[in-house]
Amino acid sequence: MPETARRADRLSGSRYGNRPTMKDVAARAGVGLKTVSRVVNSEPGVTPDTERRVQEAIDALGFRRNDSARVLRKGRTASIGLVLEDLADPFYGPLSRAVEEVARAHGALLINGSSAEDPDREQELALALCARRVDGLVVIPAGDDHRYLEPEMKAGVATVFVDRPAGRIDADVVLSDNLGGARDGVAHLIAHGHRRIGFIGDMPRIHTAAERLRGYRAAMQDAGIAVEDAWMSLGVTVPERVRRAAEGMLAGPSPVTAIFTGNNRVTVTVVRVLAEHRRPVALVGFDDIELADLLQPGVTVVAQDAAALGRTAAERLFRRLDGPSPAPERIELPTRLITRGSGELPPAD
Amino acid sequence: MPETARRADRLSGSRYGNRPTMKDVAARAGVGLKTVSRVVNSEPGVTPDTERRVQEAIDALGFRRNDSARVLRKGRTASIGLVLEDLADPFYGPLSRAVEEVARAHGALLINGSSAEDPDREQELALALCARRVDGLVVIPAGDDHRYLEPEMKAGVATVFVDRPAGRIDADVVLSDNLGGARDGVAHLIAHGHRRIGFIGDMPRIHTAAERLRGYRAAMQDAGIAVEDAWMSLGVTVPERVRRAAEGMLAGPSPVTAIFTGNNRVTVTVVRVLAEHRRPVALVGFDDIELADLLQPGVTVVAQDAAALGRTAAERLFRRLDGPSPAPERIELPTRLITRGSGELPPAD
DNA sequence: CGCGCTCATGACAACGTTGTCCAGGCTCTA
DNA sequence: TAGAGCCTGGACAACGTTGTCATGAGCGCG
Repeated sequence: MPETARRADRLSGSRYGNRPTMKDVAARAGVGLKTVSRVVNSEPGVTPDTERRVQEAIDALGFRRNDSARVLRKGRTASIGLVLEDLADPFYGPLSRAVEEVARAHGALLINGSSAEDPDREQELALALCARRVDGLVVIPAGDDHRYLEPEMKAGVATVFVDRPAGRIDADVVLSDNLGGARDGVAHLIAHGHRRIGFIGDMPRIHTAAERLRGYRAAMQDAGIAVEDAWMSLGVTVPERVRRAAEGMLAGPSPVTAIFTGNNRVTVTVVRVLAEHRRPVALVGFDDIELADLLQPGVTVVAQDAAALGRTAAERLFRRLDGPSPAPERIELPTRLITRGSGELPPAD
Repeated sequence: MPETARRADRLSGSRYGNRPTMKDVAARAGVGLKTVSRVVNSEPGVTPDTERRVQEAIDALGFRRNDSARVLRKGRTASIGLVLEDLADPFYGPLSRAVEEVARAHGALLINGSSAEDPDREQELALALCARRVDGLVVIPAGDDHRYLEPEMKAGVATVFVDRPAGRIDADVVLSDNLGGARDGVAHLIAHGHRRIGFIGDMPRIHTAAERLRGYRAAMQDAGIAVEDAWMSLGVTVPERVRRAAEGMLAGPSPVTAIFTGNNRVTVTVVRVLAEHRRPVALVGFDDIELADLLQPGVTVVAQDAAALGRTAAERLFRRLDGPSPAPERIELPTRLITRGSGELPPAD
């Protein structure tokens, strides 16, 4: 079956009423193909009369330019990809929105996908986006080896990593000051008289978790406190296990009087545990959580600015797209300690 | 300047090292163009030896198929668009994620954008997505007139509206039972002895807000209670104005003893106001909010299942894409009353 | 009045892929 | 051993757009 027959077939057999093309518009308006293109793109060199005729044909046929053909011809897709961990996580919503706003300001659309913290899925997604020829990529890494992106970056895909650094590859990175923030948070507890302070965080293979753990250790060391193994619980995020970890630290011969939690999900579970606990226990959490101010006591947190992370990364990406390529850079954003009560409770021995 | 010269120009002048194409791979492997295409797409009819040679050339050149050319040829883009109100809103995160999961299961990518509750921006976004030739569109409407999508839908863009119905157009819609949910929530307050019940909600031009208001009125009418104007505050979402509205209802000669709030953002502000109020006031909110169970008292809510809304809509969309087009349908998902304390407080006259 | 200049317009190739069809070489069978 | 049939591989067109260049009409000016 020759192409022309096939096309007719598709016309009738498919539920897609084939969309009109510039060629159809041109035929209807009695002008050349290129003239239609000129009108559609508001290029100069078309008389008002011709323009009107073309516009009428466009309206009559319901023509809309096929951007995917345009992209093929022009080389740029005016879209960027965002690979994050989980869109449903309240931390990534604002980040994603910030990236979107910057993209919009540059006339680009945003394609995004969740890796679900799975390195394979991250890679699959990132490469799928590259195959779509996104102009750039913002990646919140799940894995720790990004050499698979090297050919893409070399081929011109601007890439910026956010929240966690890229693995085994030289690239732009925008991070929060995880170490400093955690150190400040723990030091805050120490300043309020605590010495037996627990830490519950995610797997140390995740960069942010490792840095926050380092911050905890640094603060303890600065205060000359020897950390006991029983005070630390790593690689724990599932609510049930967080609960057991917290309860473990609060029981035993020398229970902790304060807990530092390594991320928002851990924090909310620990808040639940502490609400049931008879003795008051101090708490500082990494990441802000909604309504933290309304709890009794309010939850003191080390807050990151998720929107600023996203904005900074996206702006960096477009700078790279619009101008000459600067050397990869590591940008670190400060965190902010927000005191609300839970972190200022004195130790209750 | 002829095309060939221009291309060479782009090669040297641009920071994009032009990516290798199938043609390049074919040349290097010493085979025909189509044979490369066959290997890339795992089509039959290639001897193992030829396949190996082609694969080597692909690896050596770092070739990746250009999906945007593929799309142009095949007609389908394997991507769907999602137009929502604000990605940063905790209600839309899970919804968006659910749509993404369904898309992923169908091998499609998700492009999304926020309308910021601006009808013009919604239209601009939706049409931009159509120009990209997304296969389908999930829209959370900001405006109330969607006739602009009629040509697109006729041309084959599967479209499903979520959370709010389409305006002046016949299309699939997936909604929560806003009226019923609000009626149940208000009836719950009435069952606990309240009669002077306030309502604070968004502008009635937003469908969900209007339905919830109707639910409030219906419950009051069922109980034979005449609603006073002073008990209702419409079109109010900015925290400052919500605060004033709540304070207004709680003051005066016959203050309300309970408040029903029309969405999550209103609820959190009212919770703040009530926390400062001397008399206990009952509260039921539409939409669940995180940590609602940990507040004192816990916040009773009428919860929608955001993920189910997204999943249902996306599944409907792909059913439309994969099979014959069924007639537009209106799907309504139930809401769930979650009692946590604030809605069970007795009236304090 | 004719020369050249400007300007609107259109023909054509190219972007990188996939569908169709044909050619040639091979095997298998009569 | 010749003819039929199968299988591999390649040439070519087409998807819908945009960049380049050619063309010819209209016009001003000498």
